[in-house]
Amino acid sequence: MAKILVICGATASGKTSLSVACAKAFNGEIISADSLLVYKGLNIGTAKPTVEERAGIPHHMIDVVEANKCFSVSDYKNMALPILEELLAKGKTPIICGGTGFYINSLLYKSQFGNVGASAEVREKYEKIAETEGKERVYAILCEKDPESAKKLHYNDLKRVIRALEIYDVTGKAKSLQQDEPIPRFDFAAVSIDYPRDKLYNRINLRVDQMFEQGLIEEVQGLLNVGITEEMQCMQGIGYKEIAEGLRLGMTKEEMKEIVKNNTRKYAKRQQTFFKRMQNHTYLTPDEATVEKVCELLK
RNA sequence: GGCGCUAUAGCCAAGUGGUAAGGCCAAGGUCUGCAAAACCUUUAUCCCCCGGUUCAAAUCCGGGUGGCGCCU
Repeated sequence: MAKILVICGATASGKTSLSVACAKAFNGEIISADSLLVYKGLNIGTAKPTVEERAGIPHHMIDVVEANKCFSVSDYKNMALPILEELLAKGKTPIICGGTGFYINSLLYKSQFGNVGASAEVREKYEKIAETEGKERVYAILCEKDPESAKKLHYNDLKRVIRALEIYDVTGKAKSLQQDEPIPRFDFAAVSIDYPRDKLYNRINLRVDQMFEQGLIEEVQGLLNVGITEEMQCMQGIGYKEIAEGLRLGMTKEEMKEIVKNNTRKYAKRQQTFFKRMQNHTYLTPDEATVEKVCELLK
């Protein structure tokens, strides 16, 4: 029997309720794998499970960072992995539940991320070069230093090109030489709830409407009031960046709503693409999203 | 009724004689320290209709139709 259950999938597909039901049935605890649920103060727009929804089940990796802080996959892995291992040691079933595939993979696979953190100096240096001489120039530099990594990147993908350069400059070793093989470190079974695209989009539209009714605009305003700025990482979340900008530009509630809906739809699509490649993964129809069905898969 | 302007992909839109920019949306994809991020690919056999000029028209001319504006 698989020791770990992964519940992934697009936003608004019903992960939360399935995860709680499974936790109850399998003596489990939930480890959230969501890049925005980690932030304190971002509740409505992230559809953070409420106390009632959590139904007494411990939820880890939620509200673990202040809203004005940066947070990366590496931070996530460093915090979540020990929790996961401890649960296993206690004989509990860890249930990794969330929509950030990158975070899920950081737990499932051995990943050192080049063994280097972010270097503001290095990043600024290359960002400046990109501005003055163009992205192509930065890419050309990577081609010289780490041709293997360069081959896998597009010259426009500045963020990743700079990251590869950062690893090389700081460690003196090419990123391509430090990348771990994607071998799972745990025995796991993954599921996601698969809605037809149009149905999922309807659910998203509905959910965004609810978020606005619940006071999403007020939540964003509140964050801005306590000094959270538009540039901060947590404000890049969908529902937050649009409203912060909308407020600044004097947009109407309806206009903001439409933009949030659209961006959420596009996000869901990207998530679906990502999870298509998840290993040990089974699609459940909405009707199959039950404890019984998941139980079969864990065998 | 008269005059003027306009008509290009689902939407916005460039192009004013040489064989359809770009953006949005949509679809597909990538993904090892910002991942709700960043990035890539695809998407008009054809420019409202009819006729004319020309080697060649979305581009010029005439007519028709729709839209917008002004006038009576």
